[in-house]
Amino acid sequence: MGPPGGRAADHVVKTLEERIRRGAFADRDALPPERDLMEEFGTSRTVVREAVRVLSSHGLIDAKPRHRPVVRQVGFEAAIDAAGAVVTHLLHKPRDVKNLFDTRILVEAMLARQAALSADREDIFDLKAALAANAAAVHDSEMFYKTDIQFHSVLYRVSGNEALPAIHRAYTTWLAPQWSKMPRLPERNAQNLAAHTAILDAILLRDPDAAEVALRTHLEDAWAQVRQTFGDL
Amino acid sequence: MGPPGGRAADHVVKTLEERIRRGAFADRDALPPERDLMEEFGTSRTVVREAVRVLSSHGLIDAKPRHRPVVRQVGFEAAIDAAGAVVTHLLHKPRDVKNLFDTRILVEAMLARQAALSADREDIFDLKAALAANAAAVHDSEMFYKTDIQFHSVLYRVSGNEALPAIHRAYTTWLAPQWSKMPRLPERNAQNLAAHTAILDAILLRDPDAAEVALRTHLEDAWAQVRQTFGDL
DNA sequence: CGAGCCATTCTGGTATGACCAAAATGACGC
DNA sequence: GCGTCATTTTGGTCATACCAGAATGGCTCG
Repeated sequence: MGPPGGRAADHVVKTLEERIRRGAFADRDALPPERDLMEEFGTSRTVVREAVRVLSSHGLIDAKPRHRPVVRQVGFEAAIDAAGAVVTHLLHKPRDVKNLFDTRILVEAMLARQAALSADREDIFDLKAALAANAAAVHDSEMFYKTDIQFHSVLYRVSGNEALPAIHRAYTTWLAPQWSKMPRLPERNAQNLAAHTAILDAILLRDPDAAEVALRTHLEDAWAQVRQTFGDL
Repeated sequence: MGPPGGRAADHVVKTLEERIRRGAFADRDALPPERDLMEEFGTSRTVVREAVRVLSSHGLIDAKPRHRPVVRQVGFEAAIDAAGAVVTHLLHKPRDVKNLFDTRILVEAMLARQAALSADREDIFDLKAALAANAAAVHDSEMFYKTDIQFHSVLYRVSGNEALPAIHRAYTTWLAPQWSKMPRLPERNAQNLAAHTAILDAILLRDPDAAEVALRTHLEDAWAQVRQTFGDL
């Protein structure tokens, strides 16, 4: 439309994005069929198709191979997923894995500080519960792995910032390739449990410096493990 | 190829991504023409075209409208750009803008701490230089805006983590819509200059707590300004 | 009457072939 | 040697056709 006579598929993308954001579609249901859309926008299927692809990589819809694209409410999750597609291709360079992990340390170190300063009763309760779950799973490495992540996720939750849990998920997802290839040894579990305990203790003591140190020690130790497993990095 | 007979365009995407990552293409030059690619992969142009679109949204190539797609070495920059496409559509909700900004505060607060603890001569020099640039621009709001960003960018650099500058760029880019609409008053410049000075002073004193407080005060004040400008949020 | 099965329809995935307009290219002339 | 213009390339869009997997609705059987 219009005088500038610009691009083409972009218009469709823009319109649909707008529509999705406004919640014009049922939260988890399907986008109209491509044929309908091409009629509505007065373009060829080629264009509609391209638009759908774009929406998909923008994380606004879930486009599984042979299925109708499913709309997906925008949120940090979607953003993280979109970024994930790129980050994946970037973690082949060990140096970048390290850099990414370092940002995680930075973030969690601050989260630990903040938790020490402002964790309320409920937060403390959650942390204790997570720690207990850790303890219960020391002999089940698979389960320990999960509860381990769980413990950290509490830290990402205490701030109340909705972006942080998504960021945590990003870290675990993106760094998983390295971690999952690592042997799960019971000794490691015990060690991690001790580290978590130290972190929680520092938080209980309302000592941000100690909490930060404990957190950093924990993650740097974890990194050392990875490094040891993979040699390089 | 092969027995499973899977998707289609994905194969092209994967191959090209691999090729790009290996640096098979000149760092800033063009991808082969679609026609060549379709021949090479033995598929229709439709598929090639889709692959190109995907590569583009993955940030591995720069696909300006009527031009040959230009390969772009993968890096955090590319990841940030990819995420940007989504984040943009997400900053319509004021609540999310705040959440994003809060993560920035979190990150920079820790960077300030780290700078206080470990900034070396060169870092200090850069900070002082950036501050001087600030001071020289107090009466030129446009220029001050730039030097303001510059000052913060030094903080993101001191860690030596290559991901952080990209993250900084992400923050400034994504939050720019809010900031750029804000009136640029000379009083604000002076105020920000003072805040920067306080941050640097704390760093020079090697006092992480003071640096963090100064940084937080500065950013929270900036947020208050935005909030005042836009009412809601 | 309800549950499971099957044929029909719908819908996304791919392939062709054609045409346009903007870019890139190269020949040409100043 | 350099600016200009015609030619070729190349991306953007369209129309059409066909396939195979999903979804759907009806039919049959228990």
